[in-house]
Amino acid sequence: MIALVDCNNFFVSCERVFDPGLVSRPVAVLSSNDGCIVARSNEVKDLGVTMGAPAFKYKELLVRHRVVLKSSNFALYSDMSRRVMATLREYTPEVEIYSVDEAFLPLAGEQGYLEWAQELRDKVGRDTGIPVSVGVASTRTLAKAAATLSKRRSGVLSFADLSESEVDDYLRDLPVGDVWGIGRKLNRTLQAYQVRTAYGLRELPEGVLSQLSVSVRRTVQELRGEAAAAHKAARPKSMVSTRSFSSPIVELAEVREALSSHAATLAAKLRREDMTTRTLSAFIATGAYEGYRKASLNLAIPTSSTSELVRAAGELAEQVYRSGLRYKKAGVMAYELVPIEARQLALDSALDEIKAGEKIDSALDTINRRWGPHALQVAAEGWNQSWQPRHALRSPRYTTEWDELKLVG
DNA sequence: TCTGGGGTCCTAGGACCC
DNA sequence: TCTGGGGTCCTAGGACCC
Repeated sequence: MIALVDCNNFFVSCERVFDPGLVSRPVAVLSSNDGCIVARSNEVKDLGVTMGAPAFKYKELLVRHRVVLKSSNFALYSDMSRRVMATLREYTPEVEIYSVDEAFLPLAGEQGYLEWAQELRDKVGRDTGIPVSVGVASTRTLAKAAATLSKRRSGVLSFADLSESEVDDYLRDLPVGDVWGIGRKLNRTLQAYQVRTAYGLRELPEGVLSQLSVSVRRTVQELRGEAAAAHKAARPKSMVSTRSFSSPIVELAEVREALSSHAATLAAKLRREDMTTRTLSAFIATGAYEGYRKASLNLAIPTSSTSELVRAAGELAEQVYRSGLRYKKAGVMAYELVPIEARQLALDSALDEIKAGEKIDSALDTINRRWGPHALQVAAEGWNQSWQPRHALRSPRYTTEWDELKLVG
């Protein structure tokens, strides 16, 4: 059996842990630059506000219902995520972290899953203050379905404790578009085949199924109780750092700063995961199709060095920049990741230099862990950084910044 | 100039996820 | 005027090989 633990309205729940006044109020969390709505409390969902919608589109509605808006506070959310996952690990060390707010847990044993799930839900709530939903079933897709369906009820649901016909009834109650792996496009395709629910998808005849992609066939297998969804790899395969600017930028110097800053962020992220990269790509974009430019650079030796990646980003900035355009967005990407222990050096690699560089990076990481992610940075990232996105409505980083601790009493 | 079958690798784009 | 950011996987098409 496998359990899926899903944090309810995660970003909103994190905000509420540290500001209990928000608990009974409608709350929404905004994306970078305070652009889109990326998390909604149940009250906001009930207003019909959709996920990912631009906030301005709902401005009037949000004001009328006194919705509390918050900028994204990723320092807080990632730390809360770490706490939730730590609690899950007390149940089994084999927690498969699927996203910032979800994890799969393989379960041993024969029965009593529902009580187990209830206890886990209570424990996570006590330890972290985050409400979670738990679904238990024989495959990942079914566990996800159970968790989704549990949200309308008690927050826990185990298909493993139900009869076949009871499970069928639940699956008839789940719109096919809510099945894991069925997005907007496939939903439309399936509707054309008269498939409306998870049950309908599971019962799809072979003749129809063979015309659909392997992804759909796998999903159907999973719904039939046959494991087909891949384990999530422990190691990332790519990494990116991208942001929209607060307002459009036009100067090469600013493009270089922004790309350098992204490269430094990416380097630190690579080191956290014990990864290196063989290539670095960078792009800048105006928003229009013609205004998108991208370039890549092969690195002699796979690296996670801040100075090397920042230098590469500087070169890429020269390559992608064209004057006379107003850029809205930029980012750097690493696609060919190599675990640091599997990295191949060259015969003539200057080992002393590499070691010295690693020491500098490790000092950089130590300082920034202690004093905040940008306490120490390379000069190429610039001082002013007026291009940094807005986050006017951000709450304090309660758990990761000494200066922003919650004061009580 | 046209003609076969089989294969790999790379890239871009699309679809999906949170 | 204002529409996020970070991922994975699949497919199709082109280049190239024998």
